[in-house]
Amino acid sequence: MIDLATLRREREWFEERLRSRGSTLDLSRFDEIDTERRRRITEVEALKRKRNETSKEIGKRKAKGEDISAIASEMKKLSATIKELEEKVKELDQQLYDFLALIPNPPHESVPIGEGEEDNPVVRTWGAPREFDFEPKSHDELGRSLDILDFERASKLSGSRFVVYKGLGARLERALICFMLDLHTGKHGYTEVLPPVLVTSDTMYGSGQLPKFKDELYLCERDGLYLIPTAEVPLVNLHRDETLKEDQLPLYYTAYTPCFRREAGSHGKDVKGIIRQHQFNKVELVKFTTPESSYEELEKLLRDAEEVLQLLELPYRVVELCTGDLGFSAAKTYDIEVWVPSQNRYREISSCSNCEDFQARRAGIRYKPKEGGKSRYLHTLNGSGLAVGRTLLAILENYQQEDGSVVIPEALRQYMGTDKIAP
RNA sequence: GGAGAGGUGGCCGAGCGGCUGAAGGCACUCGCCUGCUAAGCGAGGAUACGGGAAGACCGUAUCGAGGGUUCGAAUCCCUCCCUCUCCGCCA
Repeated sequence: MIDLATLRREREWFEERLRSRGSTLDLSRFDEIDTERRRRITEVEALKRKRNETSKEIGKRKAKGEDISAIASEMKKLSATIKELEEKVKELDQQLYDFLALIPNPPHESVPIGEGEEDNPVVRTWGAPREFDFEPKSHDELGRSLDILDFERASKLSGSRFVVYKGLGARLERALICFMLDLHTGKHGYTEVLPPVLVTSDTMYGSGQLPKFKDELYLCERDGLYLIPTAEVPLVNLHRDETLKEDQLPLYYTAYTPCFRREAGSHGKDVKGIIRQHQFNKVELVKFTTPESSYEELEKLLRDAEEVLQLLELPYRVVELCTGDLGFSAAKTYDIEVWVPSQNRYREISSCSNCEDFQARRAGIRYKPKEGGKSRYLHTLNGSGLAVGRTLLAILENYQQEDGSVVIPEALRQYMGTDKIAP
């Protein structure tokens, strides 16, 4: 959510920034609602003032035993008028909110201008794709031949875009989760959280999934609960409607959760293998910081996520999302992309964003500055650390041997209890 | 799911139709004071929105949420949500 006062004050800047994202929002509509709303508020508040004053007057007169029937019936009319006007104001409030809720976060000045994925500059590349002296198989082929991924039975259970992990496949997924959590809690100073995966609509609004991305979410209608598409949702909302103290900041949280996405708009995309699933596991990183330190913290968060791939010795690169490719709530985003041999390209495995105060404003998360004064909205950051299924996929493909077996990366062996998965 | 109790400011806790934005206490902030790891005295204070050059000032709203009754509601009525206790069910 962007700030109403700032939008009024810095109209041009907003329009320019939003245009850079490719947003085609018509702000003249905003002006209409805003002006009308303010007019009505002034109007109704003047009447309420009168009502309050008269009410007190009636109380006094009644105490003296005077007749109040005339003035009371006049008040009745006044109250009716107020009620009507209030309804109008309420309606305008809703319209204004609906409008603001659909405005994306304006990109940070440092974000490169561009229209889409192809305009994202590469920030750095780590490791080199392995040269295979045989034809590398895809992870789903490997998964089948090693009997660790079962797509057929998954579709029997749940339909398309689900997978059953089996044997050392399940073990590998679990090993990765433990490995990532241990790294982030042990070395990077994050607090581990195991949150609910079913949350209310308020929670979804708080982190920006609603109202815009309703179609992407699974909803349990009878209870009004949504399945989270990422642990970012419960983690960011952990401090919803709270005012923290500055010396509590920064807060670092990490959580492993399954994530649920309907993938409504991606029919036909990534249909093979486990790249794009309705349910997948992810270890998420979330930070609450002061506005002054959030960009520094973003770089650190990115490094924390990168370190997972470095320790697993998987080649990757970091790209910076251009204005046109930025997500709704983010002011700046880096994607980490891991090398996928069967596709001969890098694929997203993590997305690290600074949302600045966009989510904090929606969710009402503030902090009290050390030097005193008014509380301010803090900044929220989030990043995958990492998407577990995609990491597993990258391991299968990058570590495959000519005989069809897969070597377990050094860092995972203590979790796996074996150094390879053989057919 | 059944029965009961309850949700008031940062916290505790009064209020049960007008004089209550809300007693009192604690915590907090600022002065004063006491020469000592504490106490005393005085003062202050919430958030959002609207008007406004203004963090001045004025107004409106906010006592779990939403409706209703009333000239007027923290106070009365209805619905919902949440917490606690007991029972039932259950990993």
